[in-house]
Amino acid sequence: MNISQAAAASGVSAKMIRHYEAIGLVQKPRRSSANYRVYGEADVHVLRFVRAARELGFSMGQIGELLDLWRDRRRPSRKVKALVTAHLRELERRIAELQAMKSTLEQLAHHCHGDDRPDCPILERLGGGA
Amino acid sequence: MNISQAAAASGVSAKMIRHYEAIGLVQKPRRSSANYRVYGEADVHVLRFVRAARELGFSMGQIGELLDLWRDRRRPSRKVKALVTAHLRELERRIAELQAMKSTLEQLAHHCHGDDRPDCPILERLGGGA
DNA sequence: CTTGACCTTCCCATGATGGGAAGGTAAAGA
DNA sequence: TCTTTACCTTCCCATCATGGGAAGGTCAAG
Repeated sequence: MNISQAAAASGVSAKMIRHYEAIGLVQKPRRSSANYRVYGEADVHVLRFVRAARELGFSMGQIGELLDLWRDRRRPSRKVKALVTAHLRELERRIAELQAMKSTLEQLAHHCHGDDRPDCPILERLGGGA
Repeated sequence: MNISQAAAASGVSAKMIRHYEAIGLVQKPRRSSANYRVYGEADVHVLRFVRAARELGFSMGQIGELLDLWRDRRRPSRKVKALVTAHLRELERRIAELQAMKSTLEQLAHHCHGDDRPDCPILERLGGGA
C-alpha cells in the first residue's frame, strides 16, 4: 500500500501519517525502490487505533502510551484504566470551564435587548462593570 | 505607566500586551524618549476588556469586533447579542463534543477491570473492536 | 559608577493540522 | 515509446494564544 491507500484505509490523512512518523508515534515503514513508503495491514491497524484515540480526545503523548500498552500483551489493565481516568478528569475540567463561560454569557445575553439601542450588559461587564 | 505596570494593572502579561499591539488588536501606545511604551488608564481599561473577553472564551477576532462595538457609542445592541449568541453556539458545540468523549470513555472504563489482568475493553475498542 | 531590574526587538516552541512548492516516479492511454 | 496524469518525496509556512529566552539598551538606587 502507498501512503494514500493507507490513508484511505485508516481514515488518517497522508499528511498526518508522515507527521506521526516524524514524531516517532508510529514506526517508519519500509520504502520501495523509489523511496515510497510501503504499508501493510498491521500499519493500517495502528493508524486506525491512533485515529480512534484522537477522536476520544487523547493527546499524542497519551496515544503513545496507549500504543505501548496495546502492543504489550502482558500489560496490567490497571495502567490502561489509570490513563483513561486521568483523561476523564481532564475532560471534566474542560467541560466545567466551558460550562462556566456558557452560563455567564447566557445570563448576560438574556439581559441584552438585542435591538437598536446601544446599551448592553455584555459590554458593560467586559468593560469592567463587574 | 511602563508595560509591566500596565500588565500588573490589567492582568495581561507584558508579552501578550506587545502581541496584541503587533496584531493590531490594541493601539500602539506612545513611546518615552528611551523608546519605552507608555500606557495610561484608558489603555489599561482596554486591556482589562480584552482579558475579560478571553476569559469568556472569545477568539481574538471576536474580541476585535467586541472592542469596535464597545468603542462605538451608537452600536445597536443587536450586533453585540448576535456575536455573543454565535459564540454560545460554538461553546455548546464544544461542550457536546467533550461530553460525547466523556460518555464513551466512562462506559469503557466502567467495564475495564483495572487490575493485573491484561484484557481491557478500552484497548479492544481502540484497536477496532467496535 | 556599578548593579540589578527594567525595557526593546527578534527568534523559537507549543499541539494537531493543513497548504503548497519543487522535484522525482508510476501507471495508463495514444 | 511517449505523454499525461496522478501520485510520491522533502521542506517550509500558517494556524491560535501563549510563553521562553537571547542580545542589547536604559533607569534608579546603592
